[in-house]
Parts: sequence; structure tokens; C-alpha cells
Amino acid sequence: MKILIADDDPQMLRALRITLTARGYDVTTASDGTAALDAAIRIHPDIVVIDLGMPGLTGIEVIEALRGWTQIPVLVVSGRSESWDKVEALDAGADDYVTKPFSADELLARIRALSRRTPAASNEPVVTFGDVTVDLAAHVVTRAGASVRLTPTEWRLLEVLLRNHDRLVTRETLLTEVWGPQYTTDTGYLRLYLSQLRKKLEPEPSVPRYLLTEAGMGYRFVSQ
Amino acid sequence: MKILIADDDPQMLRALRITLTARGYDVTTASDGTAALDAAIRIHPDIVVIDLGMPGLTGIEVIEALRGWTQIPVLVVSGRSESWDKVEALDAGADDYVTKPFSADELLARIRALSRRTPAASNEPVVTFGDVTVDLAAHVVTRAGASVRLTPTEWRLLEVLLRNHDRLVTRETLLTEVWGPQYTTDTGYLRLYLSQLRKKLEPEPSVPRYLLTEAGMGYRFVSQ
DNA sequence: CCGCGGCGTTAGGGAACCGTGAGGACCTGT
DNA sequence: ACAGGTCCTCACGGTTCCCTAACGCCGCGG
Repeated sequence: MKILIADDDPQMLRALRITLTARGYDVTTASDGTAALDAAIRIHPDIVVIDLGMPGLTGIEVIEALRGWTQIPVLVVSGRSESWDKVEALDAGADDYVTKPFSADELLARIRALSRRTPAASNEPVVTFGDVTVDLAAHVVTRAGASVRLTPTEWRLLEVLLRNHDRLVTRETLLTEVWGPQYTTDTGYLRLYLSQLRKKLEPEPSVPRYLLTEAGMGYRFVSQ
Repeated sequence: MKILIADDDPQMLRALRITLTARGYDVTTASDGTAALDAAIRIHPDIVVIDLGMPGLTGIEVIEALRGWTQIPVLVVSGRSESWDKVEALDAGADDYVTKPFSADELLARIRALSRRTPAASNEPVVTFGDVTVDLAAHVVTRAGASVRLTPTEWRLLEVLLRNHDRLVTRETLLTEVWGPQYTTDTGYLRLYLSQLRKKLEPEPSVPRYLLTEAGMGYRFVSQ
């Protein structure tokens, strides 16, 4: 169970990390809004705990950015207890709001309550191109109605390209997102899996229409 | 949007009814735990707001009874602000906990946040596939009319897969849902219990038709 | 014309993963 | 103490997946 904590107070970060790690959660931390967003995109946490009063992007802006992209549960932790603040955060897409100071037990219980809800709730976009549809939440790929089997690596690669649709994705980005941060230079496997994706998804694999190559740079998925 | 409010304080009931009705909710009220359960069974509300300190059945008991039967969002309203009370209610199955006094705006925002999470009406209490029927609420599995005995672990595993029907459920999700958040990597028991479920439920266990494997990723239940 | 670099594709060995049987640890009620 | 049941570990064969190596294609510049 991966959990992302964003707070600009190092002491709070440390306390939360210790508490949550002790309970078996896999904790990642960020100390400003931009770092929080980056981390969310990179590690796909199962739940996000975020402080409102951060420098750079505010917590509200982070929540809105997240919601443009995913339905991960977001729990807000804030020093502000005015009802207006709560309304703003909840309506921006947060799922729960706890005011400081709070007890660790309560936070843990609220995290449990939120993660209980997750599996049934995801409502991610379905991407369509040609006669192919991809349901990112359900991990389902169909082509002309028939289901298409993808291996884990093929799926991760497709996922990264789809989440960055119409944008160029560099080889380096693809490698680190799909194979891990220690992989930065291609020795052939990127080309290999791209080829397999095309074989499974493109109407004419030898003349790609959706999964395009940008020579010397990387790849780009275009939906039409 | 139907909403059920349970509170033994007539004044609170009246205030909430007015506030919520004015926002367009279809409000039903109950003034003790038994009446709340009856009303929930009768009208199938989309969300339940419940006070903990009621005569007869306590709020906690009502939540537990509801959870044996449905996944409706439950928001607890209580005069008690001890973290222990919150933990108890949330772990009993409540989704949110607000302490009195609270502002109407905050309550409304929390109700909106909860109803946003409500999955579509896909929460079928009874699932059938092949000659097998599974009653999620009653914990009953039958095959060709005869009852099938499942161990607690087998049941939890089946439940998670059924509640996510047609979607891929990752190994990690299954492990944390069935065995707890500290279990994230399989050392063999997941495969073992899947095998046992297939033996009990699949027409031909060696060629699974409903409980499918996605190598390297997880499992998926498909109803046909 | 020809070498060269980047890309696409195929094939095969090795590693990781999966299904399943056997058996031991533990818990519970008799 | 014993029996029945549940949970988990271990091990083995079969399957799937991943990556390396090698080759052909194409465009470009020498």
C-alpha cells in the first residue's frame, strides 16, 4: 500500500513517515506542491495525504491537478479549521479533511476508511483510437470488441504513452517509467516492446498511425 | 439523491432536514437505531448520516449491521470528539466522522465528497456465473443448487475479486485486502487460495473460465 | 556508391511466474 | 490428548515473460 505525504513542515513529515511506515505502509514524502505532483505521477500512490499550506503550488491546486488525472483518495491535513477552508478543499476533490492537531490513531483510521473505498471507486478515463479501446482503471484493452492480451511491460509502456497523449515522450522518460530509474539508455528493449504494441494495436503495424516514432527523440501517442 | 438521517435529538433532526431539503436532497429521518435500520432496508438511501449516541441500537451497531448488507456511504455525526470514538466508528465501516457542533456548509461538502465516491449501482448483492451463485450479503455460495463451503480466507479473496468484476486486481491489492496492509509480496499463498477457489467453483479448474490469471500482474474475475 | 547510425523485427535461452500436491504448525472444541 | 479444520511453507513441472543477439531496412552524408 503506497502512500504519498506532502507537507512543508519537516517535523510533521518525519512523524507521519514513522507512524505510517510502522503500520506497513510504503511511504513517499514531498515538501512542496510541485514535488508532490511529480511524485504522484511517478509512483502512483494508493492514497495521498496533503497539507494545504505549502509553498509553490498550494494544496488546492495540487488536488485539482491530481483530479484532472486520477481518482486516488486525497486526505487533507491542515492547520486551518474554518469551514470555508474545508468546503473549498472537499469541493476541489479532496475526500477527507483533518485539522491539526490530530491524533495518529484518527489519521490511521481515516486512511483505512478511504482505502476501503478505493477498489470500487476508480473512474479513470477510457481512451479510444481506431477500433481499440483502453480502460486504464480496469486494465482492459479491446480491439474490434475482442479483448487483447498485453504483457505487464507492454501495458506499462502503453500506459505511459496514453497518459501523455499528443505529447512527445522521450526515450529516457519511457525507460525510467517502465523499467525503473536506473534504466536511462536503451539497448533495444524499448524498440522491441513498441514493435509488439504496434503489432497488437495498430491497424497496419508497419505504417504506425497512433504510436509514432520521433527519430532521435522518443515516441508520441496521438489519438487520431 | 435519497439521504437517511438518524439522530435522537428532534431539534437536530429538524435542522438537518431543513438544510438538506433546501439543497434538493430527498430526506428520510429516524430517531433510533432500529428505525434507522428499518428505513435503510426500506428505502435504500444513497447516503446515511447517523448520530452515535442513540437509544436502542447504538450507532456503531447500526453501522455494522448496514455493512453486513450494503456499501452505502455512512457519515457519522457525534458529540464525542475522542480519537478512540472516531477510530471505532471508522473501523466499524463508517466513511467519515464529524463532531458536533459543525457547520452546515462543512456537512454538505462532506456529503458531496462522499457521494462523488459512490460507485455506480453495480453493487449487486448476488453474483452468478456458470452454475454458481454468490450472495455477498448473506455469505452464501451455491453450486448447482448445493451449498459450497468456503474457508474465511477463500471467502475474502472471492469477495474482493467479485466486487471488482471484469477489472484486473493486482497481486498487491489482493494481498493487502485479504491478508492486511503489511502483506505486499506473495510467497505462495495467493496462488494456493486461487487454486482452491477454482477447484470449488470452476467447471474445469485446470482451464479457468471465470477466475483468470494475468501473468505478472494479478487476477481478474469475469462473469461470462 | 557506400558506410553509418537509428529503427523495426525475429528468434531463442534463461529467468520469473504460475498451478498444485504434500505435509507441518496452529487453533478450537470435545 | 485428540480430531477436524484452517493456514501456510516447500518443492516441482509447466507456462509465460523478458532481454540479448542478430539481421534487414531506410535515410543521410561522405
